[in-house]
Amino acid sequence: MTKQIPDIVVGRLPRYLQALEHMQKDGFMTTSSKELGANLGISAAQIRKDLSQFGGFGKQGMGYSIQSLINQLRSILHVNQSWKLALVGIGDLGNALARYQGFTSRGFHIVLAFDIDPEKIGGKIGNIEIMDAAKIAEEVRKNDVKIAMLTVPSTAAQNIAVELVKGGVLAILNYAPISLSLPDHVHVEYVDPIVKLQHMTFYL
Amino acid sequence: MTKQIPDIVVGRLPRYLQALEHMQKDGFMTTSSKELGANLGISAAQIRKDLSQFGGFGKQGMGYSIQSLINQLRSILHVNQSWKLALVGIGDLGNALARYQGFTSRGFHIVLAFDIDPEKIGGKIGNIEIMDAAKIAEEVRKNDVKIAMLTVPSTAAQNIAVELVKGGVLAILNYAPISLSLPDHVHVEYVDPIVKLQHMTFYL
DNA sequence: TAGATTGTTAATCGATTAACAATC
DNA sequence: TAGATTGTTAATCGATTAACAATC
Repeated sequence: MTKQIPDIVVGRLPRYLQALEHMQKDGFMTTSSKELGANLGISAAQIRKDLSQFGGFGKQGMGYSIQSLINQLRSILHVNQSWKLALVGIGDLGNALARYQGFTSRGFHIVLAFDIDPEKIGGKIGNIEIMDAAKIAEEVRKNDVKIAMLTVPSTAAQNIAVELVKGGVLAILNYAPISLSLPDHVHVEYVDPIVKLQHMTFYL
Repeated sequence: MTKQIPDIVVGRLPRYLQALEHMQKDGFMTTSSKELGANLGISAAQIRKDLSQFGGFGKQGMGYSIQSLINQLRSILHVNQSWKLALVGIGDLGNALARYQGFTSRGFHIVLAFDIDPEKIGGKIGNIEIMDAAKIAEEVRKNDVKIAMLTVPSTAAQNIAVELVKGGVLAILNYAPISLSLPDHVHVEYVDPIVKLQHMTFYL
């Protein structure tokens, strides 16, 4: 049986990767757990512990090769490949996400877009056609899309999510401010600025 | 000395509030830790423990008054008042955030907008003027703004954040994919879809 | 070699869960 | 009253940190 990796550790790996990619862009070749930790506001011990869950990637006395650690993390996170995304809800936020260059450059390609507004259906966003949300399950399955981003009103989110799952979607990035009830095998991450703002106002 | 509340508990309170507001909208008057937990995918025991940090808000055998718990949580989170926000970076995402109705309805009002693009400076977004980012510290202080949202390229984020802090900003919602180095008294929350997507692809 | 930094173990710290008396 | 559910304590579980031998 595969060793169980704590989800909280998995959640830190993308931030390690992000920081390493910045360091590489800035021309650095190697780093240490101490330096990476200082960059991210995380203890050096925690970084070493997290990484050691997957193997020994560093050298005593020398630290880590940035390129090599980037490659390892990409492989661990399964982002050393490209992923197809579906985008549901082509309002202001959906439009902003569709235009964001960061997805493509990281291997996430929006290949399907859906809305329920007849005015929008048939139109284009970038070079893909906006389709009727009624076709979600069918199209998602046909295109073998496993990841979706949901930017619809919260009243619609649960039903749309169910359709996505019917089509075979396994991971949903949910921008709607509501908790989704889905089968356990589906991974959901929430992005809600209000939740984050209210977290901070506690301290003000 | 005030009892110390774990940050992880504080982070869950906005989600409790969100769920309670939905329940209220759906016409419910009372709920229980069991029901709220089922809604959020959190154990009933954890919800009771979290709430009990702040006082006894429920009645044995009866559960919680939704209205009363909403009021309590709003008070605890300091969102029973309105907050002024500064928005820095008026690209696609900045525009989408400026148009989002959810901020205003939750008491978060964008009162300042900044960019560095001369084409944008002097223009309007909604009914506020886009100002030169060079004036951030000055304007933020003059308007007594304590919270900012940062939607600038990651190369600019650190410098802009420093200007915001100079102006007296205490909380930053950072959409730029980079870790900010700021004094300890400044609260920073990160919103990066790539980080969330990469978290999920680990499991795919 | 001497210095630096890893990988790992053990100790500490903190968070979650289980259980139940209190009580509405 | 009988049933339900809270608030809280103690037990369990998990995560972080400190420390250091190994070694580049």
